[in-house]
Amino acid sequence: MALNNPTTQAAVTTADKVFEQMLHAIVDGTIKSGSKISEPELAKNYQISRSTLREALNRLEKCHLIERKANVGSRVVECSIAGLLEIYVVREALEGMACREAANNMTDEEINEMKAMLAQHASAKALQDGVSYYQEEGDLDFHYKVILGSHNQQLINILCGQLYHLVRMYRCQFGMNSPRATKAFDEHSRIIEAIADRDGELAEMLMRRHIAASRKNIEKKIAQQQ
Amino acid sequence: MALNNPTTQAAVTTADKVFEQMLHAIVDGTIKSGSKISEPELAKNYQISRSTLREALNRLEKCHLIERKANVGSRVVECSIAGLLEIYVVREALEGMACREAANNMTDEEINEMKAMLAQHASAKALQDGVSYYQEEGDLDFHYKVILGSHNQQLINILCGQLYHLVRMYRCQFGMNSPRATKAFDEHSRIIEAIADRDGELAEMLMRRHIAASRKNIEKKIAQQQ
DNA sequence: CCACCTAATATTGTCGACATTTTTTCTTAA
DNA sequence: TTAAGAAAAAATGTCGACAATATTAGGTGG
Repeated sequence: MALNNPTTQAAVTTADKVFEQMLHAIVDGTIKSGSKISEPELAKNYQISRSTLREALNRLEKCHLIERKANVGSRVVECSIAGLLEIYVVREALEGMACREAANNMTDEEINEMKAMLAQHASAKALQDGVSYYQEEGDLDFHYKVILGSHNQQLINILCGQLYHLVRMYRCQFGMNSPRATKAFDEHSRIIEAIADRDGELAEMLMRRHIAASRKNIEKKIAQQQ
Repeated sequence: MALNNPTTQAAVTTADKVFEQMLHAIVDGTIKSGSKISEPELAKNYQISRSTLREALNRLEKCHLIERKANVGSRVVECSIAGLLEIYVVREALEGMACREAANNMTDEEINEMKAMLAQHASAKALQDGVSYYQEEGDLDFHYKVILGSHNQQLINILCGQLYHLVRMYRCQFGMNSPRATKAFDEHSRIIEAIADRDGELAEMLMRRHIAASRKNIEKKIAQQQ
């Protein structure tokens, strides 16, 4: 994983380290979604001053993982179906565009790397021992590479720097490792083909359908639960 | 203006006020783009402590108006043609989707408000005394209302909370009040029609073309200057 | 004269204390 | 008993000082 994500690169400062710890804790639910954040309490837990903690909180706020109100305090963002669907709408728009731009701007080398990655996923899938790997890390890797391939810093920042963590949080907390592994793999293949053909229009359409399919899958799942 | 923008609502805290002052200063170029930010100097200028200033800087960073490096400091974001075009790509994707969602989710009342606003712009345009008004405030108002009409908090946050300020900065510093007033007005009309018809697909397509046209207009302008 | 290393300076990161605001608790009156 | 208001407690916002890091200035050797 890791790659170029600015939020996962070497943490040099204390606030960075605490930010990463809290990031994990929020993503995996150790710090419950919707809960209030007590600055004095957390500062004591992490054995740092409140100033440093607040610095970390600011980074979390940048990722939209916590929300602050003046003179009142911070809360971990609430996980809701509506919120999850909102994110999918944004992803459909942004990753679709990223895919179009990737088709235009990726280097041949980057495209070859993607093909190699897909081949690796294919063998892992065939072996049947990497299903969960493919579903989680593999899927994220794929989307990550496409986004970086857009070579558009704004797109990269918004998707990898902000939304990425929210997506992971929802995956963890709602426990939805989409059971679309095989289908998703085929869709990934076709997207890479379109990129390799430098067909931006098709690439965008396929990516949008790919993400929309995920969203509809979730909607169906939710409907069944009720 | 103002509306629901979280960054323009009543500033209660000192850091908020300083944030807004710096926001304006950066947008209009008083604080030059690309320049380094000296914390001790600015803290003295605004007569506040460094802690408070840093709080304001964090807000500016959330809007992508400044960039921070650990142990080195902050810089105002650099204005470049490439950067401007990147923003247009993101806007095309996000505002296009916002427009689709607006067609689905806007209340009839909101639609009527938009129609009223457009009529007002039309009369101002007819009188020929509000051309600049239409180009600046009016255009922003239109896009603002569409975005809010999506009823998607993520879209609203990203577009109105972050990109909005960057867009204004580029408009100010590059001095491009697009000379597309008449054309833009017609495009706005058609977009509202599509929204009123609840035709999300068409609404998205029209908004994307509208923004792409702006982008191409800028590209043409740049090409002429060289 | 230039490159490299070292010392001095300035800047950023972190800390603990105080000021202000909000929340809670307790009292009092209807 | 409940509601409203006042006092107490706790939380957030702001401040100035110290520590750690980066930048600059100066000196030495090639």
